[in-house]
This record gives sequence, C-alpha cells and structure tokens, in this order.
Amino acid sequence: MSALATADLRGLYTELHVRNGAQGWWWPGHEPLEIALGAVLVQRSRWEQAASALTALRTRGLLDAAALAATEEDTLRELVRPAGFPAQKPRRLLALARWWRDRAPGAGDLDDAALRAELLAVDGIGPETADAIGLYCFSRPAFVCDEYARRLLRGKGHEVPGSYEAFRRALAPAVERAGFTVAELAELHGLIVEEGKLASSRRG
DNA sequence: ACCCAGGGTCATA
DNA sequence: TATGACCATGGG
Repeated sequence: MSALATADLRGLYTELHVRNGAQGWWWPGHEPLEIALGAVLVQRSRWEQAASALTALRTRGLLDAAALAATEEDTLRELVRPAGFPAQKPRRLLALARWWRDRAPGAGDLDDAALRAELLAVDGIGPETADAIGLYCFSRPAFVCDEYARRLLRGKGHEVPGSYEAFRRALAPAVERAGFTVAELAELHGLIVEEGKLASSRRG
C-alpha cells in the first residue's frame, strides 16, 4: 500500500492510451449545456439512458437554458424518465437550467475554485459532476475522481480514501506533478471510464 | 431474480 | 468529517 501522492498518473495515462487507444473528444456531445445536462442525467445510470433523455429534450427544443428553465417539472418528468430517478432529476435539470441562464454567461470571470463552488451550490451537482462540468464545459483543469479511478488506483496498490473530497485532496500532488493540460485531463477521464467499463464487463 | 450503472442528498453520530 | 439509506430505470 502506497500513498496516493506518489501515484504515477503520467504513466497511467500512457498505459491506458497504449491499451485502449486515443479517445479524442470523449464526451458524447459538444454543446456545453448539453454536456452539463448529460452529466446530471447520467448519474447512477447508463449513458444510453441519459442519451435517450437528451434526445427527448432536444426534440422539444429544450437544450436551451431559458426554454428549459421555463418548462413544467411534470413535463420534464415524462421526457427524462428513461434516465431514472423521476423525483430528483427533473428538479435538478431545472436548477441547472436556471444557473446556466443566470450565471454561466459570466463564468469566464470566475477562477477555477469559484466556479467549482458555484456549481456545487446547484441542487444535484456534487463534487464529481462539478469537476466533469468544469472540465468538459468550461475547460477548467480537474482530475475526475470517479469510482473507476478509485478502483484503478486501488488495483495499483494505493490507499484510496472513501469520500470524494478526501480522494481528491490525497491525489492532488500527483495530479500537479503530472502536469496535465486540460485536454489531457479530459482525455484521461475518458481513458479511465472506458478502461473501467471494459474491466467490469470482463467480469460478468 | 439479482446485481449494477460515467452520484447526490439527507439524516445521523 | 464520514458513513448509510434512499432514489428508480434498463441491461446483463
């Protein structure tokens, strides 16, 4: 068991890149709002289900912050039902739409920590979703400390704290030392998720 | 029938 | 600060 601070993330990046190939722009989608909505919809769900919900929103012209924010929660509930959690996700999408309409236009004035804090204050956005949105929507540096990363580092003999923030803090020195660009951090998260999916499908 | 997925919130200690 | 219950749809 070794400390997370000593983890060789650059080596991990190279290893996954060689094994599974370049992910390119890994996130399925390019419009920032669509990416953010997808990040909420995919929570504890499969991407196919989040994608199905996103398609329903797109069909209704709701991949627009003002239009989405003006939509009835009951209407959203039917549209995003494939993503599960009908009592939570529609409300969270509305909260995100309001933030996006009111605050996202001025996000460029916020430093990385301030933007992260604002995202965390939105209902339904926890630390992992905040990091993913910061990274893929606002090009802010972040190592997404998801369950796949936890398993991967644990498998390499590292002691990984249970909570997200503790994990993030413990890994911060290693992230800093690796010197990733934002594009590399986006690529690395994709590499880790795809590797994690392969590993878990290998078990079943 | 059972387990789980690209988490977050809330209550509790 | 850190666990545990809960949420709910769809695939394997």
